[in-house]
Amino acid sequence: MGTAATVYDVAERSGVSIATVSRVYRQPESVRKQTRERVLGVARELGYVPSGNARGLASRSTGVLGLCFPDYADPGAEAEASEAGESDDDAMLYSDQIIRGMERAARRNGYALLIAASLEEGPEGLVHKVAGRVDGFAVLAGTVPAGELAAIARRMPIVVLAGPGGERRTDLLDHVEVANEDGQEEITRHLIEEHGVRRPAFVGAGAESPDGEARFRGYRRALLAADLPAPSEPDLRVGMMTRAEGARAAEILLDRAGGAPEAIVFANDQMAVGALHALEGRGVRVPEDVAVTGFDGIPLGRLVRPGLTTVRQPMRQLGEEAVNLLVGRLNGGLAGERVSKVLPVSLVRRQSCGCGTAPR
Amino acid sequence: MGTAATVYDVAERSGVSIATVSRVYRQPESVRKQTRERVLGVARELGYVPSGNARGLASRSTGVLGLCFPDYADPGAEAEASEAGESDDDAMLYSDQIIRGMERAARRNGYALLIAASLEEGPEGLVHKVAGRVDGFAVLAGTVPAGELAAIARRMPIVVLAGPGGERRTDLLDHVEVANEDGQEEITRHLIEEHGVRRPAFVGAGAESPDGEARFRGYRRALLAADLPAPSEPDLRVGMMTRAEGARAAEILLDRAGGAPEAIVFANDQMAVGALHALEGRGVRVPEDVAVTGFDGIPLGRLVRPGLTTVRQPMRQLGEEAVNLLVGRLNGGLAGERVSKVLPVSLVRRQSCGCGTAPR
DNA sequence: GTGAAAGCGCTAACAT
DNA sequence: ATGTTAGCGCTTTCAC
Repeated sequence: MGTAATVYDVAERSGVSIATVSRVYRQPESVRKQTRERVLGVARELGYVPSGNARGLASRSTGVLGLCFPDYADPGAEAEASEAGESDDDAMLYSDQIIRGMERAARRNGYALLIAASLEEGPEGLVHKVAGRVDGFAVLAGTVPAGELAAIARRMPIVVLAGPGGERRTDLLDHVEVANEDGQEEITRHLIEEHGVRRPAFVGAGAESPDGEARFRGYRRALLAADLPAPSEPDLRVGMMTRAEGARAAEILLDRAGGAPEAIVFANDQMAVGALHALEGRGVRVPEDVAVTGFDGIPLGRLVRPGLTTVRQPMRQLGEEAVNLLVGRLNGGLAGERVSKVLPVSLVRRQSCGCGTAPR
Repeated sequence: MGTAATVYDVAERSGVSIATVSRVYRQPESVRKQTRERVLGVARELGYVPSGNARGLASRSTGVLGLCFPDYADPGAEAEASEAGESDDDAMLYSDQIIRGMERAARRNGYALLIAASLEEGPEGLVHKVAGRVDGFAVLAGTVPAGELAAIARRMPIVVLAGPGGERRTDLLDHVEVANEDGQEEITRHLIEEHGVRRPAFVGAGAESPDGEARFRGYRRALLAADLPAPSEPDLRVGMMTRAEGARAAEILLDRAGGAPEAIVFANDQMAVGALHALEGRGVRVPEDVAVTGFDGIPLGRLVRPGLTTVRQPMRQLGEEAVNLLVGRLNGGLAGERVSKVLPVSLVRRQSCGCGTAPR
């Protein structure tokens, strides 16, 4: 690569000072038209591109918003890729949707978007790489230790996505999540009220997953409201929430002592889809013998047979809200009060719950 | 936001020089463990985050790769959103796939990814914003005037995606594209040889679309090879390549003087899907009355009935190759010779061409 | 309207 | 192993 042309080069060649060159870009109006055009001409000729770094250093702002997500933002993505073959390309991952939402919103606000997935590094890791180059950023919950975030949050706005709800309000972090609890309650109630389910089972995530726990709470709330026995723990917990785990979970529940449940409520779609396969393999009919529901609203849920009844999360909007929050802070608004936003989810009724079939 | 802590603050509080603070981050090994930990402690305590800008300025590199794409990277995306309702969320756009591919590859190479869609700005526009903040970047063909790119390419590696093939080799730009011509030839040959089509029609893009033209060349080549009459122009050209346009095109071809074609070969999937709807609306059976093919391999093509026979483009891989090229250049390799890479595409046989149905 | 000069926060020789 | 010293390329008062 040739050596970079700088303000100095441009200034010299066009017979003005570097200050004027700078002005041509920052406040074109403040430079006489004739001078401006001369400078611009030379700039083009030299292939001059203002250094974003120098600019940022001098003006203390970058015009960039960031997004950090875990190396593994999508439960079962890898597993899916290997199982499903060609469908790998089709699957829209969470991170993709969030990225898209953020990119659009950032663009509207004149920002670019810097994305980075974790990948262990030096002393302080991923966040610093991002934090050092943006005006503010969003983090998928769990990507970064809360302590680190809190420290950085003193310098720039940060919004946590999809993380712990009203709980650990220890910090200055803004927060956007979807209504996990409400959504799970609604879908469970649907099972109970519309399909007469009275002995469902819940397959959840590890207790360390905030989303998983919130969903279980919603599930439980629905049972309680219907005067059904509500266990204090999920019937089953799995580690990865993959299709494979979902299939395994279905097998286990089918074979368990108390008899098979009337419905299996999964904490995400991946598992539910895995279960659908496993159930079909064993000749168990869905929804006639057992109803199945998921959570997330992945595209695959529409392709499987029977179609998966689930709760759709507005991931795109999540990204957009994150940007709105960041931009708001950057513009000086919202100074102070920590914001925590919950986006509504929606029930998607397909066939796996019993809809479109004779009532049980 | 509180005021930023700098190397100076950290250095002072931990009783070392700024050089040592810097070393703690750049080459941890070169600092005595005890010192290092003290510095790190103070850093954390102060909420210190190295300024990426200052870093970049001093070291002339950012650790970031960029991607520029047009505000409108996806043919028919907007149209699709309004027509299809809920499917908006599901559709995996080109840009999404490229982004995903680039992000993964970038991550593997220790880079973060900066993405920005065009949006008119100051004197020099989008590219400069990106170019000033990255070590190299990819551009979707047509996003940026070739002249600007050429100028910037003197400073940093640039790779053009999906653009003009071997043609305008005026510059230092590397280049990655998919085998448009080969793919279109193959699918056309398939129609001719497997399904006995002898009077197909081609619906292409405007002549300014390099992809569209390449596809038409492939189509033509297949006709020529089969000793069929090969027109020098597409039977129809449309502006936007949307579903609506595809539907309209189908109507026109059906009604045209010479009689309906045996097959309609569309230059992209969006149009083909639109045509499928229109045809069904008119009671024309696909593939019995007329075969239909697309190009791209969008997920929707698998959902429609009949399933759309098409050519799949490896967009993900396109992003990955772009990063590989960039990283290669940055590591000093490839110095000089302009690289132009063509990725193979693959034929996806579904039902719209006549496969899985009685031969015509 | 334009120039001069002082940083912005860090890295990278070069000393010690 | 650690400190000193120059810049890196730009923005930004403050003069002229």
